[in-house]
Amino acid sequence: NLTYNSLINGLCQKGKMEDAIIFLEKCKFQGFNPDVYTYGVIIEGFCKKDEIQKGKKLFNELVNKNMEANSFIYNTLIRAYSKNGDITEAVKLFNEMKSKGIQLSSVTYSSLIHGYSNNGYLDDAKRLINEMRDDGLSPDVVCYTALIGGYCKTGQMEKVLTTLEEMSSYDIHPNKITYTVMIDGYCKLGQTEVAVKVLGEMEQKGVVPDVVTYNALADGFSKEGKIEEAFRLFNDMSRRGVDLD
RNA sequence: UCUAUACGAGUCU
Repeated sequence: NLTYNSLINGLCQKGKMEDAIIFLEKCKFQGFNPDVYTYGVIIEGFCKKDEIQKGKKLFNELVNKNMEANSFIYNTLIRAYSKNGDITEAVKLFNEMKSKGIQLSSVTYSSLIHGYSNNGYLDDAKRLINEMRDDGLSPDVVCYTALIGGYCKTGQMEKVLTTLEEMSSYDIHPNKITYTVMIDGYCKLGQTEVAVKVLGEMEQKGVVPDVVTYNALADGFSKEGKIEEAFRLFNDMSRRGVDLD
């Protein structure tokens, strides 16, 4: 089974979903019974290509076979629906996990927080952070960064600051992505001076900016016509050698 | 306290 699954996984990773399905059928013909892992891999493959309906169809197939989807599969679907703006469906799956007693994790929460956040439901996103604690989980930097991203997108920078304070009270430290989200947020609001200040803070804390951080700033400068600044940034970047990852 | 799915957050396109 492991062999079948890894072959199918290989195809899915490459986005060759048609081939994966054909291969799956052939395997079935040879007496292979797809298991939860098989389904997981294929569902993820479809979700990555934004073909959620096909993923959901397999999910239903799995359920009809009296197998239980694992948290990987739920998380994958919740994330896909969230990304697609279909919060209703994401929440439905989230609740289903709860009622079936499937282990929720910070991945589950962050996926949904991201969904709420990106669709403007910031109160719900915030609520989930608290709910996590009630569930005995600790929101991590990813959860907080997703929330901060929502505040940035809606221009609620005061809330970004209070969120940072909350994080620090729990001893959760903003990372490269958290800072980049904020820098991008300020840039998009036309406040590149503040963005530069955030970059300074970031470096002071020993968090190293990467190419995405610089791109966010560069984009901000160019939209404000700050060519000089953009060049300075560019020099800065090549002088220090930027981490790619 | 090992157990097969690069499960979650950022820029530009």
